[in-house]
Amino acid sequence: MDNYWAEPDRGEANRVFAALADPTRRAVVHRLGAGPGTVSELARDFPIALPSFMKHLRVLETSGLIRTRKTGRVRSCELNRERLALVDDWLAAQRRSWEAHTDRLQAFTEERP
Amino acid sequence: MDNYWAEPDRGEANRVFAALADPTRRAVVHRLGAGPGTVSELARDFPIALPSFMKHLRVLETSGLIRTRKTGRVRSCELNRERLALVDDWLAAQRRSWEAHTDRLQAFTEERP
DNA sequence: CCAATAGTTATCCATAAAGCTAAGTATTGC
DNA sequence: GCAATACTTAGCTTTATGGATAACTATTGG
Repeated sequence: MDNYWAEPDRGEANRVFAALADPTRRAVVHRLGAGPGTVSELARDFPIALPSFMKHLRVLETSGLIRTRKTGRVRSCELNRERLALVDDWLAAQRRSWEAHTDRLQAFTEERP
Repeated sequence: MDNYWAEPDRGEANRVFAALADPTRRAVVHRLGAGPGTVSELARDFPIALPSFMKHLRVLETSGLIRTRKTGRVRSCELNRERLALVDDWLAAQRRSWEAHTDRLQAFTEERP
């Protein structure tokens, strides 16, 4: 288990998973999959106040899942697919460890029938 | 965006993502990838009190990520890989929608060079 | 220039989350 | 049967999260 708690809250994966835990934020990620958008463009689809929505954007940004950039008075947001891949990687790691386990189990049962 | 907020907190995906948001719970999932274990066996690896740890197990169980079963005084836990696949599915859906978008974009740019 | 637009900051509030201790309930080994 | 084992339940505390409002700071478009 090699002391996982060494990362209290920093830790990339941690922030990414935490960001995806909220349905609003997952919806934003989904929406940004269809291309970039400005803050108010994105906010239109959600039944919450702008400042509340902005908080979600900030969480997404500090998690690295989105990147934003302000031009004039408009802030544009876009998805950062690499960060999403991080989740993929974690999943793959679980799968690998699971497979390794069943492999060992198989080897064992095959050795002594 | 078809009103995502119709699901306040029930909603399978929601609970799965929320469950994975905590590092302790992710570590448990990881550990269970190497095969089932009893509550105290699992708890040994973590620096928190047993009741606190049990809460995590309950969250994991109600999310469907693990299944548990009590035999005598011992409760055994095992990973439910299908639920983990749900995350995979979500990721795949994002990728699909992203690809669809870039495809349309490509088609457009190719049509009018 | 000035009004509308697009964010941003600052507070505040309610609830949920993660942790703890203490005490309780079954099971099991001797 | 009785002590140790293996959880469970109950209650409490602290902090984080998700939401709101009000007021503020740029940028435009006309």
